[in-house]
Amino acid sequence: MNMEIIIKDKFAEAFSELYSHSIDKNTIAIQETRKEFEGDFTVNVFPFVRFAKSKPEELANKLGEYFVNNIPDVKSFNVIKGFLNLSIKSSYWLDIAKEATKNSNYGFELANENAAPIVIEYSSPNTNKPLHLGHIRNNLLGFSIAEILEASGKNVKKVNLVNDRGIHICKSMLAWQKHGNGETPETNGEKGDHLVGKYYVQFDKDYKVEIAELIANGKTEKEAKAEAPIIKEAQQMLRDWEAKEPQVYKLWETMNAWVYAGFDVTYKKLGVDFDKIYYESETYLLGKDVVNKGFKDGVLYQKEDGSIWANLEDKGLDQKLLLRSDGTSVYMTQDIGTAQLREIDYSPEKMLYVVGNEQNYHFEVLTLVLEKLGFDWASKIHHISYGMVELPHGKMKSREGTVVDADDLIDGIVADAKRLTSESGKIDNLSDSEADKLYYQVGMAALKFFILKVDPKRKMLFNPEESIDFNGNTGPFVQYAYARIQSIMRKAKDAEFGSWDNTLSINEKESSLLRIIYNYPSVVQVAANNYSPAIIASYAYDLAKEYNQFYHDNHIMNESDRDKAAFRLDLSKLTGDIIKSSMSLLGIEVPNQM
RNA sequence: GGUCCAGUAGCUCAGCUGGAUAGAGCAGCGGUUUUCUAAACCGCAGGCCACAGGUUCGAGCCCUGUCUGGAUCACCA
Repeated sequence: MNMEIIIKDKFAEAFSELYSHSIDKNTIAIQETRKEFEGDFTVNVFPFVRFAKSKPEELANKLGEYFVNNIPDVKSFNVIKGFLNLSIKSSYWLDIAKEATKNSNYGFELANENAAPIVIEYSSPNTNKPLHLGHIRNNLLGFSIAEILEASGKNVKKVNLVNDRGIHICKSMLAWQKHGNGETPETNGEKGDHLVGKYYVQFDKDYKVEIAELIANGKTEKEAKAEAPIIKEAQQMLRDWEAKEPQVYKLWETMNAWVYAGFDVTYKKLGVDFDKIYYESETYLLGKDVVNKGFKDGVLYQKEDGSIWANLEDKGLDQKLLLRSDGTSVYMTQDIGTAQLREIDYSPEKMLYVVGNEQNYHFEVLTLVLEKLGFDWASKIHHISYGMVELPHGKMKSREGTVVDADDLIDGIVADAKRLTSESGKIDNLSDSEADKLYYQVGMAALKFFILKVDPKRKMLFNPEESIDFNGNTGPFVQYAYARIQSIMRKAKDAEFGSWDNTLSINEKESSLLRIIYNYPSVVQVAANNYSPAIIASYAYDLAKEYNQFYHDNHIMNESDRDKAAFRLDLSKLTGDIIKSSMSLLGIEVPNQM
């Protein structure tokens, strides 16, 4: 049984016995004892001195005695000010270690396939340009959150919402018609999403030229932007698309197919996947239907120009447009449709959206509008908001060329991994394909850990001038620790070194490792509840660090005491398993050798 | 202007429901290899936790105000 719960129970028991006062167990704070002090768990008695009406030290000593006498696994205690430090018997830790060795899925729960799923949307790209660093953060967060939820026993469905329609797509299409000379990914070997993105940039160039000309001829900037022939052409193209004009529609299908082929390559490199992909071109009409029905039911209202609005003033917000005066849909309308469809498809327990914090307001409004429309499932929606990735000179902007392209970044870091690994000369015994796999694993670990170790809620800074580190608090550090553990295990087995079931007494350092094992299930749980890959990432790092220290303090292979060495090997195996589990929650592969 | 988020070492970041002397990595300086793999380890240096009040046994964390930065408040997505 969980020691912290036992301590809390006994704490309350002791209090009523000694001071005839019943206390709320939730107010008892138990933490791991800090390394500088002796003990395993620390109970803070300060909050209770007023009930006991005695000095903190006195109270702590009385409770300490009570614990030693009434909890068999408590070995001893010491008191420093109001902190009661409890030392737990080795046998308790050993039992936990044994249990963990037996169960290879220690800390994980099996997903219940029959339960209402948690639908998690992430990635959500536009089909007019390639993925960039911002998408990488989104994809890695979304995927690892899904993994973490699944590890905590949830039935998780990963979905993607592709924004495949709208004026921005038409811009790429139009520019390709004008400048493309019929080039395709097949003819010029360019990745499809990059090719389409190139023409999106081209459109913007042409547009700016036309705007400048119109302004030179006396138009205001606003007029110029509205009247430039090329934007009018694009708008016409969008109308043709909505009317399913065959030529436009065919081109749209063709170019989108190029983009999807490109996205697939990038997703594969990132190691993320989806159970289902939604396309806005297939959901926006449903959104319009829902809004129109809301209008008929009198929940929404119409302005004189025919546009349809939701009034959220009673909720402290303003009025929100849902259908334009020309009857076309806006972003919010599409999201209403998509949410409705998701409810129909899955009847989920929750709908999670991994979307940047710049859309906090949007999701607040979305929920309120759905409530207003009378959908009781509106409360299922949770926006998992994450901070933007910023460059040293500010936010990334596609059209200004200040983006860090996802493919470039991945290829660059894998190349770095190759250079550093080759220099180390440790992999001379690997075949070329094995070596390539290793470069990829190490490079991606560096990238993924770099992204995931930062608190998702916070914005983060990325400096392209500084390459991503492979030393210190990084993915490769954790992988390296794991690889060394594997090496020990191999050599130990080859030498038939020790027996795996034999365990002896443990010292302080070993107990700190065991404590991590003890904490492992709760770490997964906490991370799942907080949706926080950062916790898992920092945890994997702490564990690897703890292992490195342990290794350097104990020269395992040369231990004269055979049984003691065997125990340590047990510990290594456990540590390795846990590192591997934490890394897999983050979608990071761990190689056996580095 | 309203709303929301943030401000911790030179840099990038941790810091759990308020607890013991605020921690890592990078960068800087100095060390460590007859032991499994130095992508490691150890040491030194580096802090008015933006600022000012408040709450209490106790505040980086909670409250109020100020300053700074960011996001958002579109018939853009």
